[in-house]
Amino acid sequence: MNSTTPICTPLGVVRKGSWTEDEDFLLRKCIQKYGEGKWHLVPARSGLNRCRKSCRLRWLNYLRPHIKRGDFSSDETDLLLRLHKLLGNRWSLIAGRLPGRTANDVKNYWNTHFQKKLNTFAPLPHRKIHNNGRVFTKNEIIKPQPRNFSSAKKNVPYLFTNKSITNIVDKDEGRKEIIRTSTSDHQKQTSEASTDNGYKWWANLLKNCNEIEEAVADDTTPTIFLREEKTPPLNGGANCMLKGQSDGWDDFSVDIDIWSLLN
DNA sequence: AAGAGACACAACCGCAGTACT
DNA sequence: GAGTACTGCGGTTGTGTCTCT
Repeated sequence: MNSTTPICTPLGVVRKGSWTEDEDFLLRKCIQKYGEGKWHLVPARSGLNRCRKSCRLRWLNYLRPHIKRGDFSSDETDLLLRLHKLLGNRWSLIAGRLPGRTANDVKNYWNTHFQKKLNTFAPLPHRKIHNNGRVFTKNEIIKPQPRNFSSAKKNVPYLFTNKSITNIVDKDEGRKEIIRTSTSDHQKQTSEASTDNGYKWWANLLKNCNEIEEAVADDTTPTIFLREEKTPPLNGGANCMLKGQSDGWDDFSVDIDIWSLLN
């Protein structure tokens, strides 16, 4: 890559390559004034000769407050390994659980520290993992459906975009029941159920994990717990953040015991 | 000291999903 | 419903720095 070669676009010449301190200052000032989002307006507002993508990336990966730099702690590494096992290359989701770490950080760290090792020790296909008497098959990555929280849906915090929504609801004190609804039905429900607190998000996250349905279908296996999180969540997940809200996960004051799925 | 290779990180690119017209 | 614009994500690449020989 020629780090400073400008490219020509219909809008003119856009600078590429490393950011200067002046550019950082302009971008930071712009975000402070107008807030995050509307990235297509940022170059004009800030006076930067950069494309919107470049501005967004610079802010998210470098300029945002509370970004942690430096080595990953052993706890973070452990968490990263576990989450990657669960989620695969869903870097933004993983980063959402690592305070102060960006998706790019996580991705870079993974690629430099673990990718080669994994290639060296290629996993056996369909390897079974035992966890508290339950058997998991390795490499079955849970893939949550994409979510989007547009400004038009500010009152529908947990709108899922997949056609079939899986809800887990409490029934008869602790018994769980899975309910599938259409997206439109779900919109109605979520707009009414403002106390949802993220149960559905996690239920959706784990939708493809057969363990949930097995556990719920089989009353004798109370394995999946959806519990209120007493301690603050690990991080603000930017990709789950509603526009105008603070930092994402603090609005998701509920977590589930995904750790029971790990190890 | 110098060159080669490895590593770490920043940044770019292409694509998919969603919103808007 | 179609076309376009915007956003966000993951994969990939470029470059500076460090380490080894």
